[in-house]
This record gives sequence, structure tokens and C-alpha cells, in this order.
Amino acid sequence: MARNVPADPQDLDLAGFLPYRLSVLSNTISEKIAATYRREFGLSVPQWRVMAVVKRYPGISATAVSDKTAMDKVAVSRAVASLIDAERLERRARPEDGRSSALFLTPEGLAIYDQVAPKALDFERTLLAELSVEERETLARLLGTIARVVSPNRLLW
Amino acid sequence: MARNVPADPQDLDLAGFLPYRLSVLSNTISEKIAATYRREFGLSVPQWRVMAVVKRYPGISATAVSDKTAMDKVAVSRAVASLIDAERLERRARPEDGRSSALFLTPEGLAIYDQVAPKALDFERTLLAELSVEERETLARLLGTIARVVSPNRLLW
DNA sequence: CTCCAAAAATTACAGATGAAACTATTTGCA
DNA sequence: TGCAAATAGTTTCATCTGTAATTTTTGGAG
Repeated sequence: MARNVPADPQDLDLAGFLPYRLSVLSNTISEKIAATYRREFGLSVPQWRVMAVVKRYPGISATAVSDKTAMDKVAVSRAVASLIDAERLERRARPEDGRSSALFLTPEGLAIYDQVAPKALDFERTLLAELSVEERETLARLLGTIARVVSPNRLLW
Repeated sequence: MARNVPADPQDLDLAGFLPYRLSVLSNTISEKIAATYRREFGLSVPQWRVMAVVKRYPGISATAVSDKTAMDKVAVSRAVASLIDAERLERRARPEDGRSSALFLTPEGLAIYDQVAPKALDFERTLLAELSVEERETLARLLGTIARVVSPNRLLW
């Protein structure tokens, strides 16, 4: 069997390495949430993110969606195209700027949103169920501090 | 301009939604670390993860690497194949089980590990620089609690 | 005005990824 | 012993993803 070598202080123990733990945790969580709306509505993660942002900011442009979600602009473009194709999103021309367009949920898109959003929030509640209110606030604050270290210019948080 | 619609309690505000924040934060961090070792050593994230685990557990099998890292077995297989090709990893047959094999870092692999690991740890230190020792412990504990909710059967943490 | 750099969005291409099928080996057990 | 089921790992194929190039439109310098 594999031997467990004594830890060198220079050594990187993945199990205790914050970036790694965040990555595994985040991927596991994202995959679980995505599985539900993929199965029920055929939505991908980028598609769902676009829908959530457009719901909150009706008439937003694709570039602004990209800024708000830290998604690649190509990913946004593709998600928007497929959502429009599925008649879940509508694009209207902007009179004041012919380069960009304004995005809105269609009634069908809104109906889907109204089914998915509560499930996502339920899932978050489950995640946080074992933390006290103070612990939740602490977690949010600590993640915020780290986020600001990583991307100081990001406005989202 | 896009209007900011008043928040419905049923609404999902991405900026405050934990799974989303974790995802953006984790992807940003992973990308920053990966950029350094990709540029300097041509290592991908899966490759680096395999190297880190093999360093810690010499002679480990590919399946065990997959379990420890929550990586897909296909991803491990490909990372191992490319690392062997680059002579950074060595595969030895297991006399007791012809299906699996034992993985080791080559001297070159170890030399790379010894250069990358300190940089990764430095990066982690930077991330945590603005947190007190107690806050770091709290963060680790809170993430651990959530991780156990998400995957109770996972042994890693 | 006219021209050109910059911005919004899409397209093209190449590399990464994951599910499912496949091969090889081992194990359990009738 | 013999053989079905399970396990380790690889390959295939279709899809996804990111980078770079392209298109269209705008806005500002001269």
C-alpha cells in the first residue's frame, strides 16, 4: 500500500489547502444544484446564471451580465443565444446604441425562473442548516474579505 | 438602462447566494494559481493535483488519487498518462494486483513539485493575510461543516 | 465631415471534459 | 475448477469551453 510520508512544512497537503478545498466544495455544490435544473428544465449553469441576472436587472446588456457574473463574454453570448432559441429570453434593440441590446425574460422564462429560484434557495438553506445565524454572517464576511484580496476591483461584493 | 427591480423574498440575488459566491471565488483563485504553474512548467490543474497527491502518498493507485481529489477517473487517467509522457511520474506494476499500478514522482517530477508547492503555499498565505489566526480557523471549520452536509460520506475532511 | 480606435457581440478553431463503452484482471462462490 | 460480477484503467465520442479573429456600430480627434 501507499505509504503516508511525514509532512514537510514545505509540503502542500491538499486536504488542508484552502484553494483546493474551496474548489472541491464549490464544484460539488454547483453540480448538485445544476443537476436539478438540468434534469427538469434542460438548463445549463451559464443559462441559469443569465436568467437569474436578467430577472433581477430587466433590460440589462450581455456585457453587463458578463460583468455581474464574472462569466466569459463568449459564454454569455452562447447562453443568451440558446435561451432566445428556447423562447425563454427576449432581445430588444437599443435605440441609443446599436451595438448592444436589452435582454428580458419571456413569460415562459419567468415561469421557469419562478420554479427554479425557490429550489436554489432551498438548497442554500440546507447547506447552511447546521450553522447559526452568527456563523453564517461570519462566513459571508470572511469569504468577502478573501474575495476582495483576490479581485480588489470587482464590484460585485 | 436596466432597472433594478425590488427584491422579492422568493428572488435569488446571485451576489448574496452562497453557491454562486463560492463558485466565482474558487474559480478566480484556481485560475490565478494555475496560471503560474502552467506558464512556468506547462502543468494543468489535474496534473498538478495528481503530482501533489502522489508526492504525499508514494505508490498510490490512480483510483485512490481519484478518491482523494474528487477528480473524475478519466481526468486522473489522462493526467497520469501525460505526466508519465513528460517523465514527471513513474508507473510500476503491482505484483499483487495486475489491474492497478503504483505511482511515484520521478526525480524531475519531485524537482518541479519542490518549486511549485512553496508558490502555492505563498499564494494561500496572501489569500489569508487579512484574516486573524482565529478567523482562519473559523473559516476552515465552517467550510468543513458545509462540506460534511454536502458529502457526508467523503473521507477527505 | 472623415477616419480610426474602441466597444458589443458573434464566430471559428482548437483543446478540455465527461458519460458510456470497452479491455484486462481479479474475486466470490456454486 | 469455472464463470459471472466487480474493479482498475483506457478509449471513444459528443459536447463544452476559452482564446483569438471577425463583424458591426459608436464616438472622438483632427
